[in-house]
Amino acid sequence: MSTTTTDTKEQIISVAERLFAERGFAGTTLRNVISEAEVNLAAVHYHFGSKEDLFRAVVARFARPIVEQELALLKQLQAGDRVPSVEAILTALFKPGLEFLAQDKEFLLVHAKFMGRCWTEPEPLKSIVAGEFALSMEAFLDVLQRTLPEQSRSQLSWKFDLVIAALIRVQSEAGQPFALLQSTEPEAIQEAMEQLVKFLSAGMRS
Amino acid sequence: MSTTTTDTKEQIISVAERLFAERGFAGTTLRNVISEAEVNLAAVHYHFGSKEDLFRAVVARFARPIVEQELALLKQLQAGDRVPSVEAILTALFKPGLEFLAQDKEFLLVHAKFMGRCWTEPEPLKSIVAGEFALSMEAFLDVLQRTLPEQSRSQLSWKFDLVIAALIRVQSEAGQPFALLQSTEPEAIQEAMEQLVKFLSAGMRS
DNA sequence: GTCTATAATTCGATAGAC
DNA sequence: GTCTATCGAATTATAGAC
Repeated sequence: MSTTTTDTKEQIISVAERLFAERGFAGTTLRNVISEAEVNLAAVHYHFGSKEDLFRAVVARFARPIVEQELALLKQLQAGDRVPSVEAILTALFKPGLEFLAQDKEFLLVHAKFMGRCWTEPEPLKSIVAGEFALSMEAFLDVLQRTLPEQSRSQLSWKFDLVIAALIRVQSEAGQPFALLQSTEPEAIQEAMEQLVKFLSAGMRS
Repeated sequence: MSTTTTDTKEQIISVAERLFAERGFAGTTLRNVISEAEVNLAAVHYHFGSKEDLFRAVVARFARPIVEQELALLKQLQAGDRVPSVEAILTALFKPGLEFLAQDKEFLLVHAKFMGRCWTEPEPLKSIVAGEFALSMEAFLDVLQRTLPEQSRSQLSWKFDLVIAALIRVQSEAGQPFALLQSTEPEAIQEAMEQLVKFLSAGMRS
């Protein structure tokens, strides 16, 4: 695989992620993508096959490092059969996503908005996204179950779903007036994460 | 205005609401709408002018009765300068939306999903929706401020935003496996509402 | 108000030269 | 791998008969 190829592929994925995030899958045309990515239309089909396969590639590049980090933090948290607190679990869930925001300020909100958009895409896109995150979601539910054994699995499930919805909302709204997350300074992110964890831990225990 | 006209207009709006809810604005074509509504393509432009204006009409028919009910319940809650509890305020916020689900079982989830979809539509659609609900949102924030005077306005704002996000998520996921809202029986809705209010009130106070 | 017919564009996808 | 050129289908929107 030549350097040029990689650049072209990555360039297409990056632009597609941003446009999918802003306008959704149906609202984004391949011509929008190639125009901003400054590549040829045929290159998209050559590298990815179809628009839907391009979406798959975007989701994969986006989700895998996050899931990996989440699972690592979770494993670390459970070391020695410890039963972590709700706060610790939620912090492990939020950290990879939110710290990603701090790392690259240029596209700071793109990943977040893409995630938020994915959450509401119709089938079959929704299943593509859910598939990438399924492993991580199950693992978090399992450890939550051990921390809150008095709650039923179904209760934990819908509560955890609302936790994810809240995280996504905070990420999507970042930077907007009155949003929780106003700046991408590490301190601001840390502060926002703590407040969000407090808000949701209280709900998880209710 | 003849009966036929009204029926055609209402029919178009109803189908459009459902399709916008399921596939989003960009993912829905006017041909999808007229096909299911069994009306002529030109009728859409005759009655609404454009696809975006059709979206405006859908939002207006959808939002206005809900906002009206919300404000009425809120006024009732504040009668005699009372300072209602967080639980009472959230219940007033959730009731109109959730009880709507029970009323018409045929389209029980359409309104809910439409609302959820609207929340993430790109501009200028987002602003159209926000405009319809702005009055109600401000009123709720004001009464929340009086109930929780020790919290800053900006804190209340992002927390309230997460409350809305949670309500929308619950509505959108209704009927799915592991969702909070599984049935449209009044008792099930009541029970779900109480649990959701508990979850979020705890967070509001945190 | 409703219809047919169609204009004017844009879409995803592909063939084939280089 | 990258390009031009183009296909066939689908899109919103309109004109004009009834």
